[in-house]
This record gives sequence, structure tokens and C-alpha cells, in this order.
Amino acid sequence: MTRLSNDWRRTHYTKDANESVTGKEVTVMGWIHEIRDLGGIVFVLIRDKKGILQLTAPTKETEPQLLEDIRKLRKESVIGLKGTVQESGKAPNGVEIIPTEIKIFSLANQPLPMDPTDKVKAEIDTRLDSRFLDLRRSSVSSIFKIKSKMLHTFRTFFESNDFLEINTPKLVASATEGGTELFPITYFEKEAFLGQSPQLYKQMMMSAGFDKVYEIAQIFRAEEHDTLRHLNEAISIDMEASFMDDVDVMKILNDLVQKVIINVKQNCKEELKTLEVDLETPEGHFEIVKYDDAVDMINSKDVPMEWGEDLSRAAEKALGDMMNGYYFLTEWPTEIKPFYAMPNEENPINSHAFDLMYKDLEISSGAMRVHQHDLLREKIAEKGLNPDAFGGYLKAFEYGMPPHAGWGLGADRFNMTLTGLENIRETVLFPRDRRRLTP
RNA sequence: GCCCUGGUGGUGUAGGGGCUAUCAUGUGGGCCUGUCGAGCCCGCGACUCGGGUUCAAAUCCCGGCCAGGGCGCCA
Repeated sequence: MTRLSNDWRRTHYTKDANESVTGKEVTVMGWIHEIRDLGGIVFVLIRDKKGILQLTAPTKETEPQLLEDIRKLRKESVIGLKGTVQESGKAPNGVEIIPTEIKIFSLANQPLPMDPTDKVKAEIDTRLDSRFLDLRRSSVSSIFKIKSKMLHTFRTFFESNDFLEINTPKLVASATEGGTELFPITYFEKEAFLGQSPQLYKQMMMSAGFDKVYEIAQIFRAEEHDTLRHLNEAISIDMEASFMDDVDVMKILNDLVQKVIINVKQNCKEELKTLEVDLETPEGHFEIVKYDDAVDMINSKDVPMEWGEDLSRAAEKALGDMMNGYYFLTEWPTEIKPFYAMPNEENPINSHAFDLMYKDLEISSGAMRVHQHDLLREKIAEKGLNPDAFGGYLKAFEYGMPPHAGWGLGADRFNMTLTGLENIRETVLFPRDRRRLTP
């Protein structure tokens, strides 16, 4: 096993060692994908981040020492290869490397805990137990290349629209928001929790005069749900903006979803092809369904739902069947939305809260917020929470809080809609669910 | 947390009271100069755990753990 010495550096990724460098010597670095030893000729496929390249060694024309090294190789071992690029109609990409020297950096033990070449399928649980191997498959790494492009699009958009990136604490003192279960932790001599949402903090930044902020960060929820669309640790993309209402931030969300899709289609062609996804760019404004109308639509499909209830799973499915792609669900009843959602001025039983849905999946939810201190205090009490426990938060509303609005979007769920995946675990490197805490 | 279904070589599976436990892939060895899911020959490797029923349990029963599907919960 050898170290990386000074004269060994990659000159080409596998996909760049093509016809354009025929006859030249190149150095590639990568993993052994497959070995086919035909006796008189040995083929070895080398894989890196960008593709697969064939090494071809006719035994009679290969140095005995080099040949011996090649025959020592095992699947998924890591090597460096120096060789000459040769055009050949018989090679997989039309070119192959005639080796002059190889360095074995790391031999892989056998048998492997799963097959990274897709010949024998493995279940998600097996795959997650050996995630590093699973991720060597292009069908899996493609998901994360798309996710990276998606996150990049959000950041670029926010930065170019004068949003400030913020980092709010994930260690919090109490479960003041109510609703969701939190993970308790020990914080020196006190009890603390992992943050469920940056909601309260990003609102406080409005009082700080930051005007437009965003945060892309982990959120933690201790719910015991065990479904294909819930995790206990997820990435939330949050934004909040002053002097805006729900309609303004819905417009931003609408634009962003379209921008992400356009960008992914443009920059992740190979990845989409690998995943066999044909992404459609939604045009113009997403359809808007008022909560009141949604209740009627759902009941028309014989799924019982009373006004004032949240959507059951059956209701989400029924509505999703009637809708096409992305749509907004608006004017939710005030009583089933959190205390910080602004009630409608004329008809306070309805609110300025909305959800962004993709078929039957909730992607994002947002609202115009309550910025009046006294009203907010009242609403906290109405939810059965103790306003005094919200001291630090409420204080920010007492000394000049602008009207504001914002949303939070589940990045992993959104990624599911881009990649066509049905299990949210697929879209997270190391998912944390009801049972899984490792690796 | 509830309901349903399941757990067999490294991986994916067949079988379903007494079998030498099926097949593929893999893996170790051998043959082969154009492989590309290479081919051929030989070998290796498994019944989730605990208890019970039975002459006999991988198989039936109970419980645990884990998984798949559905639901609930999800500011």
C-alpha cells in the first residue's frame, strides 16, 4: 500500500481521458469497478466521480511486475494509473488506457457488504448501513449532485436579492413553540432542547432591521412518525422579509421553485438521465386553492373532512390526485395554524397562512406574521401556551417590529420532487429516523 | 404509538414439521487475447434472537429485536 508521492497527481478525470488526448500519457485516480481477466488480455474498469474508463493490458505486451500488480487488484480498491490513451472501437467509450504504471493506494476487503455495480439489488436498510459504498453508485450520487445544485440556486437567489444569511441557535432553552415534540438534551446543569425551527429567531431579525434574511440549516423533531416522508433531522430552508405580506413571499417561493427546476435541468442533465427523471418546468403562477374550496374538493371524493381540520393523509392524497404538480393551499383557518400566523382583518377565523404542496406532499408552509405585540401575546395564550415563557421573543415586538412574512421549506422533501423519489431517506446522506441513529 | 406483512449464505431470493436447504450474484482457485451483466470448470458460504409445542422446528405458537407497507402524531 502506497502513499501519494509528489509526482502522482491526477491529470485527467476518466471522462476527460478521451479521444482529444489520444497518444498522450495521463494519470487517473479511482476505484476498481470491474475486472475481466481473459487470460491473454486483462480489462479493468476504473471509476471516478465523473465516469468509468477501461484499462487494457495484453499480457504479452505488459511488464511482468505491472501485470502482477494488476492481477492483485480487487473490486473497489483505490488505485492511481499512469498510461497512454489509445483509441479503440472495441473499448466502451471508444478509448482505453494502456498502462505503464499503477499505484495501489488501498485494497478493498472481500466480499463487499453490498454490490455497488447494481447487479444484485440491495434494500434501503442494507444500503444505509454501508452508505459510503451505496454512494459510489451514480444513481445515488446523482441525488446529491441535484441537491447541491438546488441549494446553490437558493443561495444565489437570496444573495442576489439582498437577503442576509443568518445562523440561529439549535440549542434552545424550552419547548415554547408548542406542538411538536422536541429532543431533550443536557446543557450543563440545565435542561435544553434541539431546535425544531428557526421561526422565532428569524422573526426577531426583522426587529433587528435586517429586512430580509435566510437560513439553510438542520431542524430536529422528536415525533415518532415512521413514514416515507418524515425524518427526525431535516434541512429547512427558511426566509423572512419585512414590509411584505403572504402574497409577496408566495411570489418569491414560486419564482424560486421555478429557478431551481430550470437550473437543475440545465446543469444536471446526466444526473436526471441516470435517475430517469423528466422534469417539467412549471410555467407562471402556481394554482391557488383556498382551504374552504379544498374541503369541498376533498369531500367530493368521498373522503370525509370537516372545516377546521388539518388534512388527513387520505385528504392529502385525494387533493393531490386532483392537482397537477405544485400548488398553494391558502387562507387556512386561524385556529389550526401557529400563533404567529396573521388572522384575516375582516374575517379573523381565516388566516394569511399558506402551504406549498406538490401533489400530496407538503413542501413548504408560510404566512404573514403577527407583528403587533398585544395581539401576539393574546394568540399565544389562546393556544394554551404561557406568554411569559416567550419573554425574549415578545420583547422584540415591543420596541418597533415591522410587518413581515416568510416561509420554511423542507429541502429534503423538495429534493424528492426533483428526483422523483418516494422515500425521503434516499435524499439524505445519513438519515435519522425513528430507529436509525447510525452511521 | 397502532394495524397488516415479513426476517434463509456478503447481497437479492426459493422452500414452509423429518431434504445433503433452491437459484442468482458474490467470493477463492483453474482455463481462455477484445471483454463490456463476458463465458466455462471446481470449491466456499445461510435458516433473526429467546422461550414453548413435538419423537422431530428454518417451518407451528408466544415474546423481543429489526425490516417493508399503511395510519396516527407532525409549531
